Amino acid sequence: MSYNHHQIDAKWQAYWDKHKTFKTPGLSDKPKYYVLDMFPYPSGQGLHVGHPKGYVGSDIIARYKRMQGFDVLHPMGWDAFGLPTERQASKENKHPAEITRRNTDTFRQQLKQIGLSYDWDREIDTSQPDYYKWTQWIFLKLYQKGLAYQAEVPVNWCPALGTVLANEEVKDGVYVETGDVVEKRLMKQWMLKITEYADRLLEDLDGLDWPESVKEMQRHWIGKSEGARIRFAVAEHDNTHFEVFTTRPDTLFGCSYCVLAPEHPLVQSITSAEQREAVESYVENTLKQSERERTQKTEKTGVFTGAYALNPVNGEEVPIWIADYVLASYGTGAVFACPAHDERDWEFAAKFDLPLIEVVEGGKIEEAAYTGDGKHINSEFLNGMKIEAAKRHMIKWLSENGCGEGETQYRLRDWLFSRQRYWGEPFPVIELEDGSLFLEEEGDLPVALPHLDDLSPTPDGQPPLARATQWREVTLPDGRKGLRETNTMPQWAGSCWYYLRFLDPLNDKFPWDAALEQRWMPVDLYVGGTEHATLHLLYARFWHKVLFDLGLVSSKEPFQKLFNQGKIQARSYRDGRGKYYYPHEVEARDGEYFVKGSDTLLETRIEKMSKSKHNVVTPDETIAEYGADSLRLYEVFMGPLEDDAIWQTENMSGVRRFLERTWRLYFPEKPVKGGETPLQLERLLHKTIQKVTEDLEQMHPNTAISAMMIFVNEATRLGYLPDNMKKPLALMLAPFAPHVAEEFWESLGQKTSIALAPWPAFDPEMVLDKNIEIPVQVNGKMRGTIEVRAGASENEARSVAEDDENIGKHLSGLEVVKVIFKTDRMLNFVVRPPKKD
RNA sequence: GCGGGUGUGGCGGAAUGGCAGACGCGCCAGACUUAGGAUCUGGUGUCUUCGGACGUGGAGGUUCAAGUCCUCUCACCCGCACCA
Repeated sequence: MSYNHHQIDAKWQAYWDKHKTFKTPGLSDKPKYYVLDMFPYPSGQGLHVGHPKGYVGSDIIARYKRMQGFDVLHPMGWDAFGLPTERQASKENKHPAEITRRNTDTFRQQLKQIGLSYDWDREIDTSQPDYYKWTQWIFLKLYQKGLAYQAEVPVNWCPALGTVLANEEVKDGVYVETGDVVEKRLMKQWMLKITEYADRLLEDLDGLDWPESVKEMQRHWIGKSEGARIRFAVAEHDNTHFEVFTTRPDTLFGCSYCVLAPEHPLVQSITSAEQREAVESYVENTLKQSERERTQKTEKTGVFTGAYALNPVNGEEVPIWIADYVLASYGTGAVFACPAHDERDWEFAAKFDLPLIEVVEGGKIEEAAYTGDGKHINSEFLNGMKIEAAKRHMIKWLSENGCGEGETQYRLRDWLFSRQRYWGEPFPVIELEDGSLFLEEEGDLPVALPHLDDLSPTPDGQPPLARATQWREVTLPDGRKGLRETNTMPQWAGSCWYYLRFLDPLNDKFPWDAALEQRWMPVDLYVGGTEHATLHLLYARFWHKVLFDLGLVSSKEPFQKLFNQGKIQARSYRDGRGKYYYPHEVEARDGEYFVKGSDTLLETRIEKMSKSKHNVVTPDETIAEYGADSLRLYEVFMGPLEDDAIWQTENMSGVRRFLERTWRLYFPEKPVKGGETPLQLERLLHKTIQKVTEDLEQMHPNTAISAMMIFVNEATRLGYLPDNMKKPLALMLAPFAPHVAEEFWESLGQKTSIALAPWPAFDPEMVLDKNIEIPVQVNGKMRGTIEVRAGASENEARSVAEDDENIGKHLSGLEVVKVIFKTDRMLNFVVRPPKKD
């Protein structure tokens, strides 16, 4: 009987389905483990082999934990609302729901053939009314808590997409996902007050078992900075003043000018007649530049307004400039400049020949701004103090004199929460004729998306939902009339709480049951890509904290441990004209790549898999050729789970051979005698169990597989696998290659799934060898190895070493100065030529 | 520029401060067979006077001992980027 993966894969996948092997257990006293994958957006492209890397990694852990006796929750679902589906629907003239169903069917089928141990009865789809009903419900909670509001705000309008984007989705003036240009526009939008939670989002990061890089990214994104707000009066303009924010109030005596952002509201009124032309042209020029151009230039520019500000601390008059290095959107849109101790101000002052006033000792301010610590000088009541003390004194002075106060600023802004799209959650909001807002009653949810044939914006620029006039026009029971909100929620909304719905996906009375929430939360292991480091993970933490404050969840944080799997990339080939070639059209010669049978030289790159680059490998094709277990093994054997890796299908033959070798140990081609159980192999088995167990605890599947390969190679060399080792090996293999493991298990007469069998234990006695080979060094150089009994003393080891021919040679005629000995580890002689008397 | 990370054979990668290169791919040789991309066995960092010498991006340092710790430096990757 040879290994036929088609048959084996199908047999056990059907078995797991039929027996509901991975059904989540109900409430019990056993320890629980919630392993969650970041659920996918079901795109029309289907999965490529890069997607399952994290899924396989988390599935190995889920299966391992089950075997260890944990109750495991391991669900999967679809983040199904979103723009690409809406666009595909328009293109095909179909409804987005139909496209979504088609895509989720593909994804589900693709995932099932990998043998992932999801509880498919908990599958959720964020675009289904019975799901988004509760997304709307949470929105009501946010609104009732005063965390959702409408505002006329400058938004990131993306003409190509016909919608607005959150700040986080825009970088360098383009949409990070597609590269489409984004422009600023003033629009009335829904906002969520995430800033109210900034401090808690920052502080609670400390207790999380997350990669430090992700925590660092979130800290930076929140961008807390402490300092002071200071009021400057404008000279010769009665009752006119502006405020600046600074983190260095201690340098106020060093202020030699002030700068307003070109967009600052005061610019118009304070500009002098002589400077008006220059100022207006500078402002106009600035506004014309895209955000991208503005952030990419390095040279400082600016214009004097002709007005002067009064430094509150000493009454000095300083010129007020405008410059685009001051951003309207951060702080107060104005700064006081202390060029001696701030690099940007120093550059600006150097360019426009503005004075430097040194107020902190220690630098050479003629050469560069000095930002280090030192004693204050030229600062009256601050003289002699170091920075920290001086800051405190200045803030005290400012508040006592009514011209400022301590303040904390955040980079984080409120979350722009509306989109002008069809395929998203409708807001449960009606605007009444008198202009007031009416929020739907909880019992009336969901506000279902109306059916629309045309998903484009209206001719007058309103969102698609404005086309659903019947749906939109509402008369309340009391006779009041109004119009429904036509914006929809952004895609992030559904993913902000899906991990909670998995606890209780069919509940139609509550979003989740309180007892189940207490049983399963928080998520013990959350696996996904780094691309969600600041968006999804920050938004979800924010919602979770709100739910916590409402008493709806019992943990402060949703995801206790986060693991980022590495990306899988693939080689792409293209010719001088930019045409891409498939790998099968390419051949390598002398380290270069050519179109097969021609001299057309190809440029090769490692890139993200994409259809247009002709470098996509699908799980379907690799499973067809090698089987699901080989795919699973290769996904995690390539290297550390957290590292990026390059996909090379040819290399799958290694793990496939391993499975076949293992298969022959259970189903030998020729009858073997067997019977004997060599002690060496017995010891190796226990060492292997130990190694695999430890590696799983540390999420190192690659080295665990390596250990099992060593064991299987050893048994193959012996010629058979002793009967008493057949169960432990199958059990160890089960999380990694579950289909063959089930087959082995069944062949051993077992009637129930190996997935629920107990994880094998190793005998601590058996992993310790009786005799140990230890390295011997002379002056730190390897000179051989000796075999000693375990736990041998220094003297024993030393005498064995000195008797060794080769080692003895390196010691002869030399004086041993020192011997370093670590029991069972190593022996080192430190020697030198003998002293001549 | 700032923050984080990574540099090890032909390739992917292993190594609690203690035998560098486990395991896998590829390659070489052999066995069985003989047209098979099957299986098994052995070999595979470089140089070598066969004693050994050198070797983890580069240069120093700490240590009996460094891929691992420290300092400097180079290259690449990721994130942020005038945040006052």
